[in-house]
Amino acid sequence: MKTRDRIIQASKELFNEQGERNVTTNHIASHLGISPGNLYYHFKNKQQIIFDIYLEYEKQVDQQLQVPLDRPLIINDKLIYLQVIFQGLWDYRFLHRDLQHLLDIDEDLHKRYNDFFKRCLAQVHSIYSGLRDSKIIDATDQELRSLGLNTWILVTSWFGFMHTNLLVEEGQEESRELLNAGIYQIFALERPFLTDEYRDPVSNMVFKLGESLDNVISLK
Amino acid sequence: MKTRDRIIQASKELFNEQGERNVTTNHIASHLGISPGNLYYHFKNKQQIIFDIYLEYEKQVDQQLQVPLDRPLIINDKLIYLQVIFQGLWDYRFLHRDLQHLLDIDEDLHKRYNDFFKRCLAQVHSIYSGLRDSKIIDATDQELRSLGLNTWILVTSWFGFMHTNLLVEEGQEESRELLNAGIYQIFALERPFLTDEYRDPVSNMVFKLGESLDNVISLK
DNA sequence: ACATTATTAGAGTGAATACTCTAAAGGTCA
DNA sequence: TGACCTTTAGAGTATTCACTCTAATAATGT
Repeated sequence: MKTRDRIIQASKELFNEQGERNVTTNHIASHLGISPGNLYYHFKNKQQIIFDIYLEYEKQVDQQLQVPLDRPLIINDKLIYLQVIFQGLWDYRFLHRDLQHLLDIDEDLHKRYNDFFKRCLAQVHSIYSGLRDSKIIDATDQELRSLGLNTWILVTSWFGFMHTNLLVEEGQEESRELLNAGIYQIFALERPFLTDEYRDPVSNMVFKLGESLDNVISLK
Repeated sequence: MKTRDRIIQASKELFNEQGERNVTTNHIASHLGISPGNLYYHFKNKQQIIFDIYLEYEKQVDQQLQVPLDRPLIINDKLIYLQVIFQGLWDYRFLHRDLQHLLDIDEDLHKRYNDFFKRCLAQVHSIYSGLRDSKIIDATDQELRSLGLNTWILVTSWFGFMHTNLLVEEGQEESRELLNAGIYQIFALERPFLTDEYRDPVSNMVFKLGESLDNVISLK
């Protein structure tokens, strides 16, 4: 792999594991066994590394939120949307973790992220509209708007919530379960809008996703 | 005012305005016109300042979430809960802004915050139960649990969302309106569970709170 | 008045950190 | 081979920051 790509990948991993604040450019370089000079040959500064990682993420999400044009949405689509989005959220979790700071120090990034947010919100709305067209949910436009916004906030805040409020180590198994719990919480948000024929089947489908959450919250 | 209290107050303000990461102990001292030595006479380190500010916040919220024992809950209680909680969130907004980092560097704070979170969640549940007893909302226990959790996440993430996703300056007027928009979003979460006699009156009551949000999101 | 304690000033320090600079090494193509 | 461009090493630097140390000053009690 090219040095530049190795830097991006290593940075992403280190940022995710330790938080952007705790990872210096020297750390990244020595982690890769290269010199700081080398790193700065490929990137103007730390911000640019972050910016390039962000571009990767943005591109991925833009693809993942596409609505199929050749067929109506089915309920399983919704589950898949959530699964891939949550996976992406996990793979780039440092971005949302330190988002406020990252946007504060980089005006270009802030503007770009803002456009991204609006695009996402529009896509989320399209998805919900599609589900309404398929008679899976029933809601007014206004309800869909606030539902979409709440979904966005919840989704982008989920790992932050997990990390701060649940004393969970970053071991894979428990984290993965709590990722599923995030999906469950989103379904809880939508549940009241499901049409009669879908309410119970969907509830049953996602029921088990929420169990791990109950354990963590009530026991400790 | 005692020097110690002045340090706490100034720190809180500076942290809120600039983020904990961007405010050094030397900044705090020079902002108050005192020496660093003086600051460190009153506080062991920066963490302890943060910890003490947190204690203030925790105490305040614990009081605000009390459920009245001598009377049933009415719908206006819910609005007041949200208003005081959001105001507190604003007054201590740096806490949630940098929460992940603050908890990472201070294990005691993390444990304490965890207990606090569980206490809050229980209180939120009590409030929703009270509203159910008053026939204002209708929902199963499980629905109340996930509703309560979603409320918590939404409330604690609201200012972060505002700051990152809406290009809003910290001028008072617009921020205050968007604080109200946060309240509107919470009501949107609860709306499906309102009983028939409350659904329309409540919707009308909070309708105007959401308008500013529509403007910000759709226009820019 | 005097001893004792609480508070404050302010210079200073060691560690960290983002980034620079120079020169060397490697690759490519005539 | 040799000229030229790309990539890399690694020592170094300027700055920042949390925190320390010593000594001076105020406050308090007897």
